[in-house]
Amino acid sequence: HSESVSAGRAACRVIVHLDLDCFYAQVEMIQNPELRGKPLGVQQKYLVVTCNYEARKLGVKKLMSVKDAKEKCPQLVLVNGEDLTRYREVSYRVTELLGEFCPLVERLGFDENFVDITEMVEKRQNQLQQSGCSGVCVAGHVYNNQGELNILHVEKYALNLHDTTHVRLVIGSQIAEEFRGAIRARLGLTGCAGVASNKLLSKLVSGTFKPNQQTVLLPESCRDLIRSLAHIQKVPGIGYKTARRLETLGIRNVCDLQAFPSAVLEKELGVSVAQRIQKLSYGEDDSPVTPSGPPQSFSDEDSFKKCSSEVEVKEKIEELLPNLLARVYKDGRQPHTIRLTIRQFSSTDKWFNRESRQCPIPPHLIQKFGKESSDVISPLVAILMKLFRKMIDVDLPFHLTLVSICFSNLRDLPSSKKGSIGFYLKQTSPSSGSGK
DNA sequence: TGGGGTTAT
DNA sequence: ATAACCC
Repeated sequence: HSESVSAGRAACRVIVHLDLDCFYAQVEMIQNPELRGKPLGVQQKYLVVTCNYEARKLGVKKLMSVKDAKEKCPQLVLVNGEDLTRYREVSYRVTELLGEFCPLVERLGFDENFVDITEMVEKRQNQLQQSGCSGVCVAGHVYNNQGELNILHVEKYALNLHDTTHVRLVIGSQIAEEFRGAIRARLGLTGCAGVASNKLLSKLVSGTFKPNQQTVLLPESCRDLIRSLAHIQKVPGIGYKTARRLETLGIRNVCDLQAFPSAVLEKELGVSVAQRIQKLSYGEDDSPVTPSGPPQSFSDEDSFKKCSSEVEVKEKIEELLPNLLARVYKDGRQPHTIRLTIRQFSSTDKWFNRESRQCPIPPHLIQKFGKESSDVISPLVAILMKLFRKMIDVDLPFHLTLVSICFSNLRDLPSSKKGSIGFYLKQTSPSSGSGK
């Protein structure tokens, strides 16, 4: 490392992106092995949100309506996946397992993780050189490989202090294989991995061989990978809104975005977004792998066809709250903010019509979070109903299609509070006496 | 289109 | 509080 720095060139990072195969379906098949081998879909309301590969072979797609899916595939077995508890648990086990190898693990949704393995790679690189080993084998696929790279000879690269990029990425592919092996052996889950020099590229390359395979991207193939994207919205970081605005500017693919005048783009999207996405179009992404740690928020929501009275809203809230409180209690930290989100029916503009109101949780209630008692629930319902009335005039007709409750602004318990689960999980020694 | 999450403004 | 992004 110091050698490359003194040579005036920083060695590249090595990032792994791990992406579990049809995650919810896998969790369901582990829980009920009889489902294995059958086409399986996971249903939320009237949608098949994901399905296993047997179902995909028969034409079922992610986010297909149950109606269409059953038409395509009458043998399709459906399980309800509206309760995410089990998925969430398994998801965190995956992240924690990766955390045993390396501290820099960032979650993306429930089924993806980025790991910055630069330090692990450097350790192995040094060991390799000292042991006089002559070559390293790539694990899995090489993106765009014309078939010539299987074993990379270390010596040729090791002597070149300016650029050990290939060796580092190949070592990265071996580490990625170990990650996948551990996830398979310890949790029974399969998934894909992509290895590259940044998050963007690792994510893009992880999807190139699908399911349960891995791919490493070498720098000379970076341009091909990024150009393989048909539409700009396939670039992670360019979402629906930005893609529409780019289209207005005549930008439809990655090459258009690369070639577009920066100054015009900056005026259209703001300097920050413009510079970031234009760098993405070149495959450049300097964003760090930020360890996710424990969640920043806990939420629970339910969607439905219609909810149009105050009483119904209260019922929905009372349905959601106990579960959510149990999750917060298990976590051990105290939330300081509560939020109510609703979605109002509208035939036009189906996408995006959520609004929310939030407020601080009164301190006397926060104290009670440490205890499981239910006398916290009715005051919280009262607060949530107040938030509701800030959004909706209950004297006028209304039509909700979603209610969501979120606890955020989570803080650790004061250290004087002993006996919580946080105390037993997190404290390494009972160093300080009681504060009380 | 579900039932979640995150960060930036 | 909203808006954008991610799965």
